[in-house]
Amino acid sequence: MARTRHRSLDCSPGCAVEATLQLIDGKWKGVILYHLLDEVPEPEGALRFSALRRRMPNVTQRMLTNQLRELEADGLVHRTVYAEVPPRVEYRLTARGRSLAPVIRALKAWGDAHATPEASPEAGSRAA
Amino acid sequence: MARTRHRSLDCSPGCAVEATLQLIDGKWKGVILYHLLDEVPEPEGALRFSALRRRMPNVTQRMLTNQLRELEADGLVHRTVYAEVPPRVEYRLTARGRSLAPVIRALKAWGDAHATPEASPEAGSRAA
DNA sequence: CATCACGGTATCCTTTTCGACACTAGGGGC
DNA sequence: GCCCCTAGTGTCGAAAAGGATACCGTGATG
Repeated sequence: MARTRHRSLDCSPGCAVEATLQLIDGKWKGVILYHLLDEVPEPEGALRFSALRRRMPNVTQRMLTNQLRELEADGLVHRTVYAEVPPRVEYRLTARGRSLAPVIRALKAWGDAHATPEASPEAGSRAA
Repeated sequence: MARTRHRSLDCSPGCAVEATLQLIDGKWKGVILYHLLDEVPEPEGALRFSALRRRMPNVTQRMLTNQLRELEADGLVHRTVYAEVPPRVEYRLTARGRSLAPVIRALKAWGDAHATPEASPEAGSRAA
């Protein structure tokens, strides 16, 4: 459902850049990875579906499921389903997913440093 | 023409990640930035339009122009037009653009390390 | 019995993105 | 006069990404 970002990898060395970008592209994947990576203090950083939903209220479950599935397909997150009565599903990063840490951190660092000046004029009081 | 990646910055801290991603999102921007950043040994790393085209043969000029314009609008690249007979236009990173270096490098490093297993088996002889 | 919680799915529709292709300007070369 | 070069621009249309909304099963609760 995603996977459009150039199928012909003919961009010489820049290819690696695109290949990585391709994995975290998808409007919400970056944030999901971020939450799974740094937001969770637990050793494994597992979050259940509803927890992720709470962290991203404006993402529909369809989209969240979707992005999560793509991340899973790309081997970045692992999905654990517990056959319980109120369904419980946990998502956690795989080793491959965790290896993206430097990338996500770089992304976050830049965003923090450059503060998205033209982006959110209404932000500024969001007591994160 | 781009600029869809969530307008409501309500993703708490993950927001910074998305904000950054937003700038390098766009199918070719990552590669363009990469070329402008590391591919060019010159002090400023200026590349003219045709040079970029040569580096990315499968991008149409319309798209290349487009991405370049967006990067310019985001203050990441600077466009210099020389009023010469065969038009000459050079693109180079702005300071802001250059500040993305760690991000691009992280992206490239990951891509190299994880070798895009399903991508191009013909790569492998480049150490850049 | 009706309702809620949880984690999805299915369907439909709109917005955005991308790609193909053609056309322009204007000096130089033949 | 005609074609080539560079760096675009314009238009058209297809496809994808994303969003809204509704529905599913099941055990506990009221």
